[in-house]
Amino acid sequence: MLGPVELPDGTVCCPPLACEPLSPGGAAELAPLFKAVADPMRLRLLSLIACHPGGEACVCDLLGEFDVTAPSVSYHLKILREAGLIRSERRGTWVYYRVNPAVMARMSTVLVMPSG
Amino acid sequence: MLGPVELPDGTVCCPPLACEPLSPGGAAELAPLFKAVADPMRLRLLSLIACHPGGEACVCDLLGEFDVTAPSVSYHLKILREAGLIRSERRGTWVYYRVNPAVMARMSTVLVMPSG
DNA sequence: GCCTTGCTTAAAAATATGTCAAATTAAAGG
DNA sequence: CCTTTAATTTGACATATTTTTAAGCAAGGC
Repeated sequence: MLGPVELPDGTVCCPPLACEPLSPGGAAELAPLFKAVADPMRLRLLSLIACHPGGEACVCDLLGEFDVTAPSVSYHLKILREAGLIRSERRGTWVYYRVNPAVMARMSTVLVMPSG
Repeated sequence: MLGPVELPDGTVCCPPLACEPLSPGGAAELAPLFKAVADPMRLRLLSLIACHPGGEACVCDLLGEFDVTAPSVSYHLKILREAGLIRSERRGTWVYYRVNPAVMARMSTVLVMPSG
């Protein structure tokens, strides 16, 4: 089974899909990551957090960007968090979110077409 | 709105999520691509096709890899095809599938963290 | 302690997805 | 024309996702 590969810098990565056939186990591990970004709102949340000054944003920064209720934003943040794409940290009254670059890198790498 | 960027080589690409906030329109365009790969079976299909000799595989090559019925495989291939990730071509009795590398590249690029 | 603000959780309804069996199309061979 | 093999489409059903409203929890100020 195509397990994750631990690199010297501590990040975890996988060979591109096109390099060797992805095992059922590898696919089961990878799919939830892509599922997490398979939604317009979650893609924007990820982008808004990553682009925010300091690389972090509190929920209050994000709420105004969407035409949905706060619980809905909270729900999507939870999906991203449970997939490992973002991490939350409470500071005082506010909860700040930050992107986990290692997981992003892993997803990006998997999709690379080596010949392209 | 953050439209796709046409490169000199004819491929289409988008700046990484972390470079500028993704617009609602850009997110609506991108999400279906990630939705297409947000499933273990479709990830494996993509991988099996890309890794197959000649860069293509017929459905009959793929069926044996899964414990589901043919219509189920056909359904997932259709999802991938309609998202633009793969292309089909009938040759005689068989239908061959091939990965569209430009779309893979686009998805991969979007997830890159520029600083990482 | 009580109130306000910021955010999450719970419950319920609407919508979307994925699977199978059965029917259908497409091409090739006798 | 009929049969066989390859693949897709259709329809029905079960399961997941996503949304909202309402309720709950955490931290800070009075």
